[in-house]
Amino acid sequence: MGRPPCCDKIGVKKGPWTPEEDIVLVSYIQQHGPGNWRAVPTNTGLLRCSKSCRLRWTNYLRPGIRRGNFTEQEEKMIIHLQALLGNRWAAIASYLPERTDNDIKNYWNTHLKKKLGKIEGGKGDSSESKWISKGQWERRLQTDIHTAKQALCEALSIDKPAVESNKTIPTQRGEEAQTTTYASSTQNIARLLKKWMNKSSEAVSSDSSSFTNNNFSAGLSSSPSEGTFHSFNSSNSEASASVEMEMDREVKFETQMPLTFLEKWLLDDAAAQGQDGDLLDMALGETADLF
DNA sequence: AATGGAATCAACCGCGTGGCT
DNA sequence: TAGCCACGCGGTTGATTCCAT
Repeated sequence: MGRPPCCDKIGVKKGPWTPEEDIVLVSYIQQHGPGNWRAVPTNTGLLRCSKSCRLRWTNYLRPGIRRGNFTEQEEKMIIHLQALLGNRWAAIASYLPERTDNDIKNYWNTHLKKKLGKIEGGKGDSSESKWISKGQWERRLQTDIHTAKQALCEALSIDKPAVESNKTIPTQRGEEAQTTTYASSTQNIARLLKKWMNKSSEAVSSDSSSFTNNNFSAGLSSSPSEGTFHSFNSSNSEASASVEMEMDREVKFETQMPLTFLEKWLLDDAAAQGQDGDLLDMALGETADLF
């Protein structure tokens, strides 16, 4: 018995995505938009299951994603939100629109857990255990309320746009808000390609490599899925040129989206340290305001 | 320079949920 | 109302990279 596989396992490719596959996927999504993932492998010729396509898009190719080091501010937010929400990474990611839940989860497991572990080791009474004792249902309730509030605000357009539901790029990110979402995807791919080209330049001989800056388009046309990424060709030079900009932007990132009350509160480190016990009360107080 | 362990992170897996018929 | 389907989520795995010896 058991649940049937999400897709036919035979002939489905697994493992890391290649730049060619990325391009095919992004090109398709540019034309059709995200969603209907079931149809993506069929329509693109990708030998991937629908789930894998969706994951690749949401965790890597989706525009507006920032990769690389987490800032101290982001770190603090994650720590506070994890204490408040538990391992509800998607909910936490909704507060950090440029980060994916997968990224946050990995960062938590690899960095923050240890970091906190050291701190907790020094202290007798951990704030985390205090939260656990408060009960997970409260956290869940709070998140659900937040989600509901977000949806309501979005529907009424009285607040900032919801960051989770439509993956809108924060407007202060200037050029990306103006260019289409696809432009941002090309930046992600360009970054990937740069990395990939650096790696492959040693391994692949010149005659077999079709992914150089000069003959990138030619390389594309050798793909089994040719014809699906013509749009990418037109923006390829822009994408390549944007690699440096992208890296530069990563360094410069410090500005945040307009802060809600909760976000302000979360970032107020001093307040959080001094008033741990009031967290839920405050949060639930906000809930009362909502209704 | 070689090697083995640790760290990192992309990707997979299985389950829960909500929408549709 | 029940069943099916597609999607989203959190936990886990495994390949790759980094680093110390």
